[in-house]
Amino acid sequence: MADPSVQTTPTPPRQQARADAVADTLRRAVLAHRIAPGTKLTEDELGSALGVGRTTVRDALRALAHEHLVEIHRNRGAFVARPDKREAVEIFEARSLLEPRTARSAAERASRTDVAALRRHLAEENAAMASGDAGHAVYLSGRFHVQIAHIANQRTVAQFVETLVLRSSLIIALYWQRPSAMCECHAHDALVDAIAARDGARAEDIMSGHIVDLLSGLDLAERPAGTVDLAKALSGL
Amino acid sequence: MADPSVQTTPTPPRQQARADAVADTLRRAVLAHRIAPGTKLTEDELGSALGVGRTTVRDALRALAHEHLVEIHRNRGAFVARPDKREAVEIFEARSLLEPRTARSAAERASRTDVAALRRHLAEENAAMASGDAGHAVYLSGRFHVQIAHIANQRTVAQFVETLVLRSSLIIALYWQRPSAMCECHAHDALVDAIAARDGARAEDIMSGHIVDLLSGLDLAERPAGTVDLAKALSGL
DNA sequence: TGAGCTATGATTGCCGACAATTCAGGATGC
DNA sequence: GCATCCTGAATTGTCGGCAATCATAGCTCA
Repeated sequence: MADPSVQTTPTPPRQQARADAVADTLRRAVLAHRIAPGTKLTEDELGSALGVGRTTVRDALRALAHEHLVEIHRNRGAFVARPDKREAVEIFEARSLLEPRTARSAAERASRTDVAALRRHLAEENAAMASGDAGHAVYLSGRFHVQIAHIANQRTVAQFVETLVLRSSLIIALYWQRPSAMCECHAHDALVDAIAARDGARAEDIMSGHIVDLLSGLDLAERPAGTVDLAKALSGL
Repeated sequence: MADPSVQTTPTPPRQQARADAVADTLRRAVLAHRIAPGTKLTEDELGSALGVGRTTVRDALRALAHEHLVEIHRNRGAFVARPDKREAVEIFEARSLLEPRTARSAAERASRTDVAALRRHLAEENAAMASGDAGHAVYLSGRFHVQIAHIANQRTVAQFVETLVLRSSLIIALYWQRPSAMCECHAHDALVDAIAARDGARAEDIMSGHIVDLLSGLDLAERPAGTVDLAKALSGL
Protein backbone atom coordinates (compact mmCIF):
# COMPACT_ATOMS: atom_id res chain seq x y z
CA MET A 1 0.00 0.00 0.00
CA ALA A 2 2.68 2.46 0.94
CA ASP A 3 4.18 3.89 -2.19
CA PRO A 4 7.21 6.05 -1.49
CA SER A 5 8.00 6.79 -5.12
CA VAL A 6 4.83 8.37 -6.45
CA GLN A 7 2.46 10.60 -4.58
CA THR A 8 -0.97 10.45 -6.13
CA THR A 9 -1.92 13.67 -4.38
CA PRO A 10 -0.67 16.77 -6.19
CA THR A 11 -1.32 18.89 -3.11
CA PRO A 12 1.63 19.91 -0.95
CA PRO A 13 2.87 17.20 1.40
CA ARG A 14 -0.02 17.49 3.73
CA GLN A 15 -3.03 19.68 3.26
CA GLN A 16 -3.56 20.81 6.81
CA ALA A 17 -6.63 22.85 7.43
CA ARG A 18 -5.78 26.51 7.21
CA ALA A 19 -7.57 27.39 10.40
CA ASP A 20 -5.48 24.92 12.36
CA ALA A 21 -2.32 26.18 10.72
CA VAL A 22 -3.20 29.76 11.59
CA ALA A 23 -4.00 28.75 15.15
CA ASP A 24 -0.67 26.99 15.43
CA THR A 25 1.20 29.99 14.08
CA LEU A 26 -0.53 32.32 16.47
CA ARG A 27 -0.01 29.94 19.36
CA ARG A 28 3.72 29.85 18.78
CA ALA A 29 3.91 33.58 18.33
CA VAL A 30 2.08 34.13 21.60
CA LEU A 31 4.09 31.57 23.53
CA ALA A 32 7.40 32.80 22.13
CA HIS A 33 6.31 36.23 23.29
CA ARG A 34 6.60 37.66 19.78
CA ILE A 35 3.23 39.31 20.37
CA ALA A 36 2.91 41.09 23.67
CA PRO A 37 -0.02 40.21 25.95
CA GLY A 38 -2.83 42.70 25.61
CA THR A 39 -2.18 43.26 21.91
CA LYS A 40 -5.32 43.54 19.84
CA LEU A 41 -5.59 40.91 17.13
CA THR A 42 -7.57 42.46 14.30
CA GLU A 43 -9.06 39.91 11.95
CA ASP A 44 -8.32 41.84 8.79
CA GLU A 45 -4.77 42.53 9.85
CA LEU A 46 -4.05 38.91 10.67
CA GLY A 47 -5.76 37.71 7.53
CA SER A 48 -3.74 39.88 5.21
CA ALA A 49 -0.55 39.16 7.15
CA LEU A 50 -1.03 35.41 6.87
CA GLY A 51 -2.70 35.36 3.47
CA VAL A 52 -6.00 33.85 4.57
CA GLY A 53 -9.55 35.09 4.81
CA ARG A 54 -11.21 36.58 7.82
CA THR A 55 -13.32 33.51 8.52
CA THR A 56 -10.24 31.35 8.87
CA VAL A 57 -8.63 33.78 11.26
CA ARG A 58 -11.87 33.87 13.17
CA ASP A 59 -11.92 30.12 13.67
CA ALA A 60 -8.33 30.16 14.84
CA LEU A 61 -9.01 32.94 17.32
CA ARG A 62 -12.00 31.08 18.72
CA ALA A 63 -9.84 27.99 19.20
CA LEU A 64 -7.17 29.99 21.01
CA ALA A 65 -9.82 31.65 23.12
CA HIS A 66 -10.90 28.22 24.31
CA GLU A 67 -7.32 27.64 25.42
CA HIS A 68 -7.32 31.00 27.21
CA LEU A 69 -4.41 32.24 25.14
CA VAL A 70 -6.53 35.07 23.73
CA GLU A 71 -9.58 36.84 25.10
CA ILE A 72 -12.53 37.68 22.89
CA HIS A 73 -14.90 40.47 23.84
CA ARG A 74 -18.14 40.63 21.95
CA ASN A 75 -18.16 43.15 19.15
CA ARG A 76 -14.80 44.42 20.37
CA GLY A 77 -12.31 41.90 19.11
CA ALA A 78 -9.62 39.49 20.25
CA PHE A 79 -6.68 40.34 22.48
CA VAL A 80 -3.68 38.32 23.54
CA ALA A 81 -4.41 37.05 27.02
CA ARG A 82 -2.66 38.78 29.87
CA PRO A 83 -2.93 36.43 32.84
CA ASP A 84 -2.80 38.27 36.13
CA LYS A 85 -1.30 37.15 39.39
CA ARG A 86 -4.42 35.39 40.54
CA GLU A 87 -4.75 33.41 37.33
CA ALA A 88 -1.11 32.40 37.54
CA VAL A 89 -1.54 31.07 41.05
CA GLU A 90 -4.75 29.28 40.10
CA ILE A 91 -3.13 27.56 37.17
CA PHE A 92 -0.27 26.21 39.21
CA GLU A 93 -2.70 25.11 41.91
CA ALA A 94 -4.66 23.19 39.31
CA ARG A 95 -1.44 21.60 38.11
CA SER A 96 -0.52 20.62 41.65
CA LEU A 97 -3.86 18.84 41.87
CA LEU A 98 -3.48 16.95 38.62
CA GLU A 99 0.16 16.25 37.94
CA PRO A 100 1.70 14.72 41.08
CA ARG A 101 -0.67 11.78 41.25
CA THR A 102 -0.52 11.43 37.51
CA ALA A 103 3.25 11.19 37.76
CA ARG A 104 2.79 8.43 40.32
CA SER A 105 0.58 6.50 37.94
CA ALA A 106 3.06 7.05 35.14
CA ALA A 107 5.89 5.66 37.25
CA GLU A 108 3.85 2.58 38.07
CA ARG A 109 2.87 1.97 34.46
CA ALA A 110 5.89 3.11 32.45
CA SER A 111 7.33 0.62 30.00
CA ARG A 112 10.95 0.53 28.84
CA THR A 113 10.09 2.34 25.64
CA ASP A 114 8.28 5.01 27.64
CA VAL A 115 11.36 5.66 29.73
CA ALA A 116 13.52 5.71 26.63
CA ALA A 117 11.22 8.26 25.01
CA LEU A 118 11.37 10.43 28.10
CA ARG A 119 15.17 10.27 28.10
CA ARG A 120 15.26 11.22 24.42
CA HIS A 121 12.91 14.11 25.10
CA LEU A 122 15.05 15.23 28.00
CA ALA A 123 18.17 15.25 25.85
CA GLU A 124 16.42 17.40 23.27
CA GLU A 125 15.29 19.71 26.02
CA ASN A 126 18.78 20.12 27.40
CA ALA A 127 20.13 20.73 23.92
CA ALA A 128 17.63 23.51 23.32
CA MET A 129 18.52 25.10 26.60
CA ALA A 130 22.22 24.82 25.92
CA SER A 131 21.77 26.49 22.54
CA GLY A 132 20.12 29.42 24.25
CA ASP A 133 16.72 28.98 22.62
CA ALA A 134 14.72 29.74 25.74
CA GLY A 135 11.37 29.77 23.96
CA HIS A 136 11.83 26.33 22.49
CA ALA A 137 13.19 25.04 25.78
CA VAL A 138 10.08 26.19 27.60
CA TYR A 139 7.94 24.58 24.94
CA LEU A 140 9.75 21.25 25.20
CA SER A 141 9.67 21.45 28.96
CA GLY A 142 5.90 21.67 28.73
CA ARG A 143 5.65 18.75 26.33
CA PHE A 144 7.56 16.72 28.89
CA HIS A 145 4.76 17.13 31.39
CA VAL A 146 2.15 16.23 28.79
CA GLN A 147 4.12 13.13 27.87
CA ILE A 148 4.07 11.94 31.46
CA ALA A 149 0.32 12.28 31.58
CA HIS A 150 0.11 10.17 28.42
CA ILE A 151 2.31 7.49 29.95
CA ALA A 152 -0.13 7.41 32.85
CA ASN A 153 -2.68 6.47 30.19
CA GLN A 154 -4.93 9.37 31.08
CA ARG A 155 -5.95 11.17 27.91
CA THR A 156 -8.45 13.41 29.62
CA VAL A 157 -5.99 14.54 32.26
CA ALA A 158 -3.35 14.87 29.57
CA GLN A 159 -5.50 17.35 27.68
CA PHE A 160 -6.04 19.42 30.78
CA VAL A 161 -2.33 19.34 31.47
CA GLU A 162 -1.70 20.42 27.91
CA THR A 163 -3.78 23.55 28.19
CA LEU A 164 -2.38 24.28 31.63
CA VAL A 165 1.14 23.93 30.30
CA LEU A 166 0.42 26.31 27.45
CA ARG A 167 -0.95 28.90 29.82
CA SER A 168 1.99 28.31 32.13
CA SER A 169 4.36 29.00 29.27
CA LEU A 170 2.66 32.32 28.67
CA ILE A 171 2.89 33.11 32.36
CA ILE A 172 6.55 32.13 32.48
CA ALA A 173 7.26 34.33 29.50
CA LEU A 174 5.60 37.16 31.40
CA TYR A 175 6.77 36.77 34.94
CA TRP A 176 9.90 34.65 34.96
CA GLN A 177 12.67 36.21 37.00
CA ARG A 178 15.81 34.63 35.62
CA PRO A 179 15.28 33.73 31.96
CA SER A 180 18.66 32.06 31.68
CA ALA A 181 18.94 30.01 34.84
CA MET A 182 16.29 27.32 34.71
CA CYS A 183 16.81 25.12 37.71
CA GLU A 184 13.98 22.91 36.62
CA CYS A 185 16.06 20.70 34.38
CA HIS A 186 17.31 18.86 37.44
CA ALA A 187 13.75 18.22 38.52
CA HIS A 188 13.02 16.67 35.14
CA ASP A 189 16.12 14.51 35.40
CA ALA A 190 15.10 13.34 38.84
CA LEU A 191 11.59 12.66 37.59
CA VAL A 192 12.78 10.40 34.82
CA ASP A 193 15.01 8.55 37.26
CA ALA A 194 12.11 7.99 39.64
CA ILE A 195 9.90 6.80 36.79
CA ALA A 196 12.62 4.50 35.50
CA ALA A 197 12.92 3.04 39.01
CA ARG A 198 9.12 2.55 39.10
CA ASP A 199 9.10 4.59 42.31
CA GLY A 200 5.64 6.13 42.22
CA ALA A 201 5.83 7.81 45.60
CA ARG A 202 9.10 9.54 44.74
CA ALA A 203 7.81 10.64 41.35
CA GLU A 204 4.77 12.16 43.03
CA ASP A 205 6.91 14.02 45.54
CA ILE A 206 9.29 15.34 42.92
CA MET A 207 6.48 16.53 40.70
CA SER A 208 4.76 18.22 43.59
CA GLY A 209 7.89 20.10 44.57
CA HIS A 210 8.68 20.90 40.97
CA ILE A 211 5.39 22.69 40.46
CA VAL A 212 5.83 24.64 43.69
CA ASP A 213 9.29 25.65 42.51
CA LEU A 214 7.92 26.83 39.19
CA LEU A 215 5.38 29.06 40.90
CA SER A 216 7.82 30.43 43.44
CA GLY A 217 10.24 31.28 40.64
CA LEU A 218 7.84 33.87 39.30
CA ASP A 219 7.99 37.60 39.83
CA LEU A 220 4.49 38.94 40.03
CA ALA A 221 5.10 42.54 39.10
CA GLU A 222 2.59 43.80 36.57
CA ARG A 223 3.96 44.87 33.25
CA PRO A 224 2.29 47.32 30.87
CA ALA A 225 1.41 46.17 27.39
CA GLY A 226 3.10 47.58 24.33
CA THR A 227 1.92 47.64 20.75
CA VAL A 228 3.68 45.76 18.02
CA ASP A 229 3.32 45.46 14.27
CA LEU A 230 1.56 42.17 13.67
CA ALA A 231 2.75 41.77 10.13
CA LYS A 232 6.35 42.12 11.26
CA ALA A 233 5.93 39.85 14.27
CA LEU A 234 4.55 37.07 12.08
CA SER A 235 6.83 37.58 9.11
CA GLY A 236 9.44 35.09 10.29
CA LEU A 237 6.96 32.23 10.27
CA MET B 1 -40.70 32.86 12.06
CA ALA B 2 -39.02 36.11 12.98
CA ASP B 3 -39.91 39.04 10.76
CA PRO B 4 -37.04 41.49 10.41
CA SER B 5 -39.41 44.37 9.77
CA VAL B 6 -41.13 44.01 13.11
CA GLN B 7 -39.32 45.60 16.02
CA THR B 8 -40.79 43.42 18.74
CA THR B 9 -37.57 41.69 19.78
CA PRO B 10 -37.54 38.46 17.81
CA THR B 11 -35.04 37.01 20.29
CA PRO B 12 -35.49 38.00 23.94
CA PRO B 13 -32.59 40.26 24.82
CA ARG B 14 -30.19 40.81 21.99
CA GLN B 15 -27.19 40.67 24.27
CA GLN B 16 -26.36 37.02 23.63
CA ALA B 17 -24.65 36.09 20.41
CA ARG B 18 -26.34 33.70 18.03
CA ALA B 19 -23.52 31.19 18.14
CA ASP B 20 -23.65 30.96 21.91
CA ALA B 21 -27.41 30.53 21.84
CA VAL B 22 -27.13 27.77 19.27
CA ALA B 23 -24.39 26.10 21.29
CA ASP B 24 -26.58 26.25 24.37
CA THR B 25 -29.54 24.75 22.55
CA LEU B 26 -27.44 21.93 21.18
CA ARG B 27 -25.82 21.36 24.54
CA ARG B 28 -29.16 20.89 26.24
CA ALA B 29 -30.42 18.66 23.46
CA VAL B 30 -27.36 16.46 23.73
CA LEU B 31 -27.41 16.30 27.53
CA ALA B 32 -31.16 15.65 27.65
CA HIS B 33 -30.47 12.81 25.23
CA ARG B 34 -32.84 14.25 22.66
CA ILE B 35 -30.16 13.57 20.06
CA ALA B 36 -28.61 10.15 20.27
CA PRO B 37 -24.81 9.87 20.52
CA GLY B 38 -23.25 9.15 17.15
CA THR B 39 -25.82 11.19 15.26
CA LYS B 40 -24.39 13.26 12.44
CA LEU B 41 -24.94 16.98 12.83
CA THR B 42 -25.13 18.42 9.33
CA GLU B 43 -24.54 22.14 9.24
CA ASP B 44 -27.24 22.90 6.70
CA GLU B 45 -29.78 20.81 8.55
CA LEU B 46 -29.08 22.48 11.89
CA GLY B 47 -29.02 25.90 10.30
CA SER B 48 -32.41 25.57 8.70
CA ALA B 49 -33.85 23.89 11.79
CA LEU B 50 -32.71 26.70 14.07
CA GLY B 51 -33.11 29.54 11.61
CA VAL B 52 -29.48 30.62 11.52
CA GLY B 53 -26.74 30.53 8.92
CA ARG B 54 -24.20 27.82 8.47
CA THR B 55 -21.34 29.87 9.89
CA THR B 56 -23.15 30.33 13.17
CA VAL B 57 -23.83 26.63 13.45
CA ARG B 58 -20.19 26.02 12.68
CA ASP B 59 -18.99 28.19 15.53
CA ALA B 60 -21.35 26.46 17.92
CA LEU B 61 -20.16 23.03 16.81
CA ARG B 62 -16.54 24.05 17.33
CA ALA B 63 -17.34 25.20 20.84
CA LEU B 64 -19.09 21.94 21.65
CA ALA B 65 -16.26 19.97 20.13
CA HIS B 66 -13.90 21.67 22.52
CA GLU B 67 -16.11 20.44 25.36
CA HIS B 68 -16.01 16.95 23.87
CA LEU B 69 -19.77 16.85 23.50
CA VAL B 70 -19.41 16.49 19.73
CA GLU B 71 -16.58 15.12 17.60
CA ILE B 72 -15.49 16.85 14.42
CA HIS B 73 -13.67 14.93 11.69
CA ARG B 74 -12.04 17.00 9.01
CA ASN B 75 -14.09 17.26 5.83
CA ARG B 76 -16.49 14.72 7.25
CA GLY B 77 -18.62 16.61 9.68
CA ALA B 78 -19.67 16.74 13.32
CA PHE B 79 -21.14 13.87 15.31
CA VAL B 80 -22.60 13.73 18.79
CA ALA B 81 -19.90 12.33 21.03
CA ARG B 82 -20.28 8.74 22.12
CA PRO B 83 -17.97 8.33 25.11
CA ASP B 84 -16.80 4.76 25.52
CA LYS B 85 -16.03 2.88 28.69
CA ARG B 86 -12.45 4.04 28.84
CA GLU B 87 -13.40 7.68 28.47
CA ALA B 88 -16.02 7.31 31.19
CA VAL B 89 -13.48 5.88 33.60
CA GLU B 90 -10.94 8.55 32.68
CA ILE B 91 -13.38 11.36 33.30
CA PHE B 92 -14.30 10.17 36.74
CA GLU B 93 -10.64 9.63 37.55
CA ALA B 94 -9.94 13.21 36.58
CA ARG B 95 -12.81 14.35 38.77
CA SER B 96 -11.44 12.34 41.68
CA LEU B 97 -8.17 14.19 41.25
CA LEU B 98 -9.74 17.64 41.16
CA GLU B 99 -12.87 17.70 43.22
CA PRO B 100 -12.09 16.20 46.64
CA ARG B 101 -9.35 18.65 47.48
CA THR B 102 -11.39 21.45 45.97
CA ALA B 103 -14.26 20.50 48.28
CA ARG B 104 -11.85 20.72 51.18
CA SER B 105 -10.85 24.24 50.18
CA ALA B 106 -14.48 25.18 49.74
CA ALA B 107 -15.32 23.96 53.22
CA GLU B 108 -12.48 25.99 54.66
CA ARG B 109 -13.45 29.14 52.80
CA ALA B 110 -17.24 29.01 52.63
CA SER B 111 -19.12 32.03 53.93
CA ARG B 112 -22.62 31.99 55.31
CA THR B 113 -24.08 33.19 52.03
CA ASP B 114 -22.19 30.44 50.21
CA VAL B 115 -23.75 27.79 52.42
CA ALA B 116 -27.16 29.37 52.00
CA ALA B 117 -26.76 29.34 48.21
CA LEU B 118 -25.78 25.68 48.33
CA ARG B 119 -28.82 24.86 50.43
CA ARG B 120 -31.08 26.73 48.00
CA HIS B 121 -29.53 24.88 45.11
CA LEU B 122 -30.00 21.58 46.89
CA ALA B 123 -33.69 22.27 47.46
CA GLU B 124 -34.14 23.03 43.79
CA GLU B 125 -32.33 19.84 42.94
CA ASN B 126 -34.53 17.74 45.17
CA ALA B 127 -37.62 19.41 43.77
CA ALA B 128 -36.58 18.57 40.22
CA MET B 129 -35.95 14.98 41.19
CA ALA B 130 -39.25 14.72 43.00
CA SER B 131 -41.08 16.05 39.97
CA GLY B 132 -39.54 13.28 37.88
CA ASP B 133 -37.53 15.56 35.58
CA ALA B 134 -34.44 13.38 35.55
CA GLY B 135 -32.65 15.41 32.88
CA HIS B 136 -32.98 18.66 34.78
CA ALA B 137 -32.03 16.91 38.01
CA VAL B 138 -28.81 15.64 36.49
CA TYR B 139 -28.09 19.11 35.16
CA LEU B 140 -28.63 20.75 38.54
CA SER B 141 -26.62 18.03 40.22
CA GLY B 142 -23.73 18.97 37.97
CA ARG B 143 -24.09 22.67 38.68
CA PHE B 144 -23.80 21.82 42.36
CA HIS B 145 -20.30 20.50 41.81
CA VAL B 146 -19.34 23.56 39.79
CA GLN B 147 -20.66 25.82 42.50
CA ILE B 148 -18.43 24.14 45.07
CA ALA B 149 -15.40 24.77 42.91
CA HIS B 150 -16.38 28.42 42.70
CA ILE B 151 -16.72 28.64 46.47
CA ALA B 152 -13.18 27.28 46.67
CA ASN B 153 -12.28 30.41 44.68
CA GLN B 154 -10.68 28.39 41.91
CA ARG B 155 -11.96 29.60 38.55
CA THR B 156 -9.58 27.50 36.53
CA VAL B 157 -10.45 24.31 38.36
CA ALA B 158 -14.10 25.29 38.20
CA GLN B 159 -13.96 25.45 34.42
CA PHE B 160 -12.39 22.02 34.24
CA VAL B 161 -15.03 20.69 36.60
CA GLU B 162 -17.69 22.27 34.43
CA THR B 163 -16.60 20.44 31.30
CA LEU B 164 -16.11 17.22 33.24
CA VAL B 165 -19.59 17.52 34.68
CA LEU B 166 -21.08 18.06 31.26
CA ARG B 167 -19.34 15.01 29.91
CA SER B 168 -20.38 13.07 32.99
CA SER B 169 -23.98 14.01 32.36
CA LEU B 170 -23.73 12.60 28.86
CA ILE B 171 -22.18 9.44 30.25
CA ILE B 172 -24.83 9.13 32.90
CA ALA B 173 -27.53 9.53 30.29
CA LEU B 174 -25.87 6.73 28.37
CA TYR B 175 -24.86 4.25 31.00
CA TRP B 176 -26.85 4.88 34.14
CA GLN B 177 -28.39 1.73 35.52
CA ARG B 178 -31.31 2.96 37.60
CA PRO B 179 -32.56 6.24 36.19
CA SER B 180 -35.06 6.72 38.98
CA ALA B 181 -33.09 5.85 42.07
CA MET B 182 -30.36 8.44 42.48
CA CYS B 183 -28.69 7.73 45.76
CA GLU B 184 -26.39 10.70 45.27
CA CYS B 185 -28.78 13.20 46.81
CA HIS B 186 -27.72 12.03 50.23
CA ALA B 187 -24.11 12.61 49.32
CA HIS B 188 -24.92 16.17 48.35
CA ASP B 189 -26.76 16.70 51.60
CA ALA B 190 -23.82 15.37 53.57
CA LEU B 191 -21.47 17.57 51.57
CA VAL B 192 -23.36 20.72 52.40
CA ASP B 193 -23.42 19.73 56.05
CA ALA B 194 -19.67 19.20 56.09
CA ILE B 195 -19.09 22.51 54.35
CA ALA B 196 -21.42 24.30 56.73
CA ALA B 197 -19.46 22.79 59.62
CA ARG B 198 -16.20 23.98 58.02
CA ASP B 199 -14.99 20.41 58.17
CA GLY B 200 -12.60 20.26 55.23
CA ALA B 201 -11.39 16.73 55.83
CA ARG B 202 -14.90 15.35 55.94
CA ALA B 203 -15.93 17.25 52.82
CA GLU B 204 -12.94 15.82 51.00
CA ASP B 205 -13.82 12.29 52.08
CA ILE B 206 -17.45 12.62 51.13
CA MET B 207 -16.64 14.04 47.72
CA SER B 208 -14.13 11.31 47.08
CA GLY B 209 -16.60 8.58 47.91
CA HIS B 210 -19.34 10.34 46.00
CA ILE B 211 -17.38 10.28 42.78
CA VAL B 212 -16.51 6.62 43.25
CA ASP B 213 -20.19 5.90 43.79
CA LEU B 214 -21.12 7.73 40.62
CA LEU B 215 -18.70 5.66 38.58
CA SER B 216 -19.68 2.37 40.17
CA GLY B 217 -23.33 3.14 39.44
CA LEU B 218 -22.72 2.90 35.72
CA ASP B 219 -23.46 -0.02 33.45
CA LEU B 220 -20.84 -0.25 30.77
CA ALA B 221 -22.76 -2.10 28.09
CA GLU B 222 -22.28 -0.54 24.68
CA ARG B 223 -25.39 0.71 22.99
CA PRO B 224 -25.85 1.12 19.24
CA ALA B 225 -26.68 4.53 17.85
CA GLY B 226 -29.94 5.29 16.14
CA THR B 227 -30.82 8.05 13.71
CA VAL B 228 -33.27 10.76 14.60
CA ASP B 229 -34.84 13.67 12.78
CA LEU B 230 -32.93 16.75 13.89
CA ALA B 231 -35.67 19.20 13.04
CA LYS B 232 -38.11 17.26 15.18
CA ALA B 233 -35.67 16.78 18.06
CA LEU B 234 -35.01 20.51 18.24
CA SER B 235 -38.57 21.66 17.58
CA GLY B 236 -39.53 21.85 21.24
CA LEU B 237 -36.88 24.43 22.00
C1' DT C 1 -12.48 75.08 30.93
C1' DG C 2 -14.74 70.78 31.59
C1' DA C 3 -18.58 67.63 30.92
C1' DG C 4 -22.04 65.59 28.07
C1' DC C 5 -23.76 64.49 23.59
C1' DT C 6 -23.48 63.48 18.69
C1' DA C 7 -21.42 62.01 14.30
C1' DT C 8 -18.07 59.53 12.08
C1' DG C 9 -14.95 55.74 11.32
C1' DA C 10 -13.49 51.25 11.95
C1' DT C 11 -14.31 46.43 13.26
C1' DT C 12 -16.98 42.55 14.35
C1' DG C 13 -21.19 39.31 13.57
C1' DC C 14 -23.50 36.99 10.22
C1' DC C 15 -24.70 35.37 5.70
C1' DG C 16 -24.84 33.05 1.15
C1' DA C 17 -21.84 31.31 -2.70
C1' DC C 18 -17.95 28.85 -4.76
C1' DA C 19 -14.29 25.43 -4.73
C1' DA C 20 -12.15 21.26 -2.57
C1' DT C 21 -12.74 16.99 -0.53
C1' DT C 22 -15.03 12.81 0.86
C1' DC C 23 -18.27 9.01 0.48
C1' DA C 24 -21.36 5.96 -2.16
C1' DG C 25 -22.75 3.49 -6.19
C1' DG C 26 -22.01 1.48 -10.58
C1' DA C 27 -19.09 -0.16 -14.23
C1' DT C 28 -15.04 -2.63 -15.68
C1' DG C 29 -11.31 -6.03 -15.78
C1' DC C 30 -9.18 -10.24 -14.10
C1' DG D 1 -17.12 -13.65 -8.12
C1' DC D 2 -14.09 -10.25 -6.26
C1' DA D 3 -11.37 -6.39 -6.32
C1' DT D 4 -10.41 -2.00 -8.51
C1' DC D 5 -11.37 2.20 -10.77
C1' DC D 6 -14.21 5.82 -12.19
C1' DT D 7 -17.86 8.95 -11.75
C1' DG D 8 -21.52 11.57 -9.27
C1' DA D 9 -23.69 13.72 -5.42
C1' DA D 10 -23.46 15.65 -1.01
C1' DT D 11 -21.03 18.18 2.55
C1' DT D 12 -17.44 20.78 4.38
C1' DG D 13 -13.71 24.60 4.09
C1' DT D 14 -13.05 29.12 2.79
C1' DC D 15 -14.05 33.58 0.95
C1' DG D 16 -15.65 38.45 0.52
C1' DG D 17 -19.72 41.55 1.38
C1' DC D 18 -23.36 43.81 4.06
C1' DA D 19 -25.52 45.36 8.29
C1' DA D 20 -25.03 46.07 13.32
C1' DT D 21 -22.19 47.52 16.97
C1' DC D 22 -18.60 49.91 19.50
C1' DA D 23 -14.76 53.36 20.17
C1' DT D 24 -13.09 57.77 19.18
C1' DA D 25 -13.05 62.62 18.00
C1' DG D 26 -15.30 66.82 17.59
C1' DC D 27 -18.93 69.93 18.93
C1' DT D 28 -22.22 72.22 21.98
C1' DC D 29 -23.40 74.09 26.24
C1' DA D 30 -23.20 75.26 31.10
